[in-house]
Parts: sequence; C-alpha cells; structure tokens
Amino acid sequence: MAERPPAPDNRAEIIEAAARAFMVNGYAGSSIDMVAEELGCTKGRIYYQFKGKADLFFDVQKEAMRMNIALVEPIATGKGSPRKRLQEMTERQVQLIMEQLPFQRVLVQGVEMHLEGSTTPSQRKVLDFLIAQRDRLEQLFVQVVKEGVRDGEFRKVDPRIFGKVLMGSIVWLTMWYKPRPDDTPAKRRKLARELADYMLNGLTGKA
Amino acid sequence: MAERPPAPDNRAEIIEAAARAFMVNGYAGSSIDMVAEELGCTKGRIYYQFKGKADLFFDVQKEAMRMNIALVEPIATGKGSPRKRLQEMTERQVQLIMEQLPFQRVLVQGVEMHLEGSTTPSQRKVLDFLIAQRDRLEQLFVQVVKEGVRDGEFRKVDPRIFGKVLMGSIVWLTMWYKPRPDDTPAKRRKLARELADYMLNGLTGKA
DNA sequence: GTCTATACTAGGATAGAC
DNA sequence: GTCTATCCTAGTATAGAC
Repeated sequence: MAERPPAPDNRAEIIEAAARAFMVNGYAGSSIDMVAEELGCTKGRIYYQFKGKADLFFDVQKEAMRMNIALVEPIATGKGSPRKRLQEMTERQVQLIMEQLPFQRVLVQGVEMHLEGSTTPSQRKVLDFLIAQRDRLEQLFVQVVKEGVRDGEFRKVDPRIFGKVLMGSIVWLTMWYKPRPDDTPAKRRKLARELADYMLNGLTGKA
Repeated sequence: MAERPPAPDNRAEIIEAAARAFMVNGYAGSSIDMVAEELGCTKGRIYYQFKGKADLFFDVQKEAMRMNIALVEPIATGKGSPRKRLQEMTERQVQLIMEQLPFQRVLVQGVEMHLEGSTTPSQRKVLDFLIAQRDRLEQLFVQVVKEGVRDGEFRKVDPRIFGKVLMGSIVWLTMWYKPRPDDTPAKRRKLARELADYMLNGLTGKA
C-alpha cells in the first residue's frame, strides 16, 4: 500500500520541458503547444498545472536562480582567502551553466525581457523576487571582490563595476557554449578553470 | 532649385524608431503599431518602406554592426602595440555602446534570437550576413590578442577563449548601462577607460 | 507617400468530455 | 488529470482612399 509513485513531480517535468523550449525559441517564440509537444502531451496538462505561459516562464527562472544561489552562496560566505573563494565561485558557476544550459539560458532571457507591462499584480511580485535574487547573486561576487581589495589581495578596482564585468563574462557563456558529444565532466572542469582564470586575471595578471 | 530636402532619410528615421521600440519591448514584444507610435505616424508609412517586421529588425542590426566594425577595424589593423590597440578598441567599443544604446541592445537581442525557422530565403541571407559580421568583429579582437600573446606582451591565454570572455563583458554593458541625466561625454570616457582596464587586466594585472 | 479601413492567422486561454 | 474542441484577442499584413 501507499505505492503512489513518489509524486512524479509533474510540475518539475513540465518546467524542464519549458526550459528546453524557451531556450531554443525564446519566450515569445515558444507557444504552449510547443512546450506540450516537447513533453509529448497536449496543453490541457500544462494549463491544469500553470495559470499561463508567463507563470511557466517565471518558474523556470526561479528554479535556475535557486540552483545558482545554492551553489555560490556557501562558497562566498565560507572559508578561504577572497581570491580562493572568488576563483571557486566563478569556476563552479561556470560549470553549472554548462551542465544546466536550458535553465541558465532562460534565466538570461528573463533579464532582458520586458514583461513589466503585461504582468498581473501577482506576477509582478514574482518578477520583483527574481530581480532581487539576481541582485543578491551579483552581490555575493561583489562582496568577495570588496574583501579582496580591502585586504590588498586584489588591486584597487571598483567592486561594483568589476562585478558587472565579471557577470558579463559569466552570463555570455550561455550564448556561446555548445555541449559537444565528446564533452566529459573532466573537460568541462578544465574549461571552467581556464575561464575563471581569464575572468579574474585578464591578460596581464597571474593565475 | 533642387531644394528637395536632403533626402530626409525616411528609412533611417524609421530604423531609429524601431531600435528604440525593440530596445524597450524586445522583438516579439514590439508591434509595428508601437514603432509607428514611437514615430508619430501609422503603420502605412512603415509598410511602404519595409516588407515587414523582420526586415526592419534586421536593418537595425545591420546598422549597429556597421557602426561597430567601422569603429574597431581601423584600430585593430592600425599602428601600435597589441596592448595599446586592444585597450583602444575595447574602450572605444564600450563608449559606442553607451552612446548608441538602442542599436547596440537590439544587436544583442539578435544574437539570441532564433528567427531561423521563420525566415524567407532572402531574409536568411541577411541573417547569414549578420552572423558573419558578428564573427568578423570578434575576430578583430581575437587577432590582436593572438599578436600580443605571440609577442609576449600578454601571458599565454587561448585567444579564442579569451575573446569570448572579453566579448561577454562588453556585450553585457548593453544590459546594465543606464544613461543618466548628468551623463557627460567626459564621464562616459572615464567609465569606458575603467571598464577596458578591468576587462583586459582583471583583478591582479596592471593597467 | 501616408492614412484608414479590413482580412487573416497564430496562439493564449477556457469549457467540458473522458 | 489529461484531452479535444472552441473562443477570442492581438498583431501582421494588405487594399484602396487621399
């Protein structure tokens, strides 16, 4: 008894399909029908679980953001020199993007999406939440940069501005990284290390 | 005689309005009516000059890309050490983005837009052209990095990968830079210098 | 050339069957 | 809970007046 399949996370399955669909065609370019097809069902199922397309889109972003913060925050507030921590945060974030491309790509779409006009008050709340989380994630990086500058481990940069430069390099990865068939975890790890090095040390610094 | 107002560049005016509209609402989120309203006319005028929305979108991108290459190419292929040239290219490109935000923002939208499916053969040609130009611009940066590494002026980075990191920082500027009322050319120049410094020298290098 | 109709369609959303 | 059938709006595009 009580054999109910462990709550197959019906919603989660839909969210994943949506992430894939939005990644390929963008928000406006994807129809609910496309998401349904990606899933092998009809929109009835989706509309039973979600109020509409925007809600689905937001849920993809919320999940992506949850992953990011869960990954980065412990490192940012953990032990080690600012330099060590920042390196680790960047490297892991980069790796996560490679591993969860659909979610991460949709998250970026959300940044430049302008749903402000066409949102209900309740959606507006979710949007505000996402913006706050976005800022929070960025601040985790900025904070560690600030510490490193204070300790003299980094040169005197403006942490807020440097944070923008760093986020840009990271986010842009979602646009150019294409998973390869011969793409092993080890290769990804190596690339992540290289990227983090370039992002933090530029052309003239030392790894 | 021959007082015909100097070809008021009817199309150019429309393209500028379209750039502003697309910047605010994105491609799919903007209607031709919105562009017309931005211009203070009706869509009749737009459809007389352009075949449709996609063509308009492409023309905004073509113009943006033209500006970029016209700015960066002479510096890339000009005189000076790789380091000096790369600094100059980056700084000027960043400044251009601040000065031409609508065009530059739309250009980025185009990168992640997936119009492949819904394009006529003739539009497909334009899209291919844009992709080629995008690659060409990036290669201008990559080439100079390569020279600098070869000359030992830079440390041994993979120029192709470093190019991605650099482009990301530059492109991301379109997402966070907000022109201020008290924004003078001098202030923009200063910010551009700072950004270029961070992008090329990171946290541990030397300006 | 630009405007004012209007045709046409894609796609978001809902109702009701199962 | 998922499917099928349908409604309905938004927005592209065109035709014809001016």
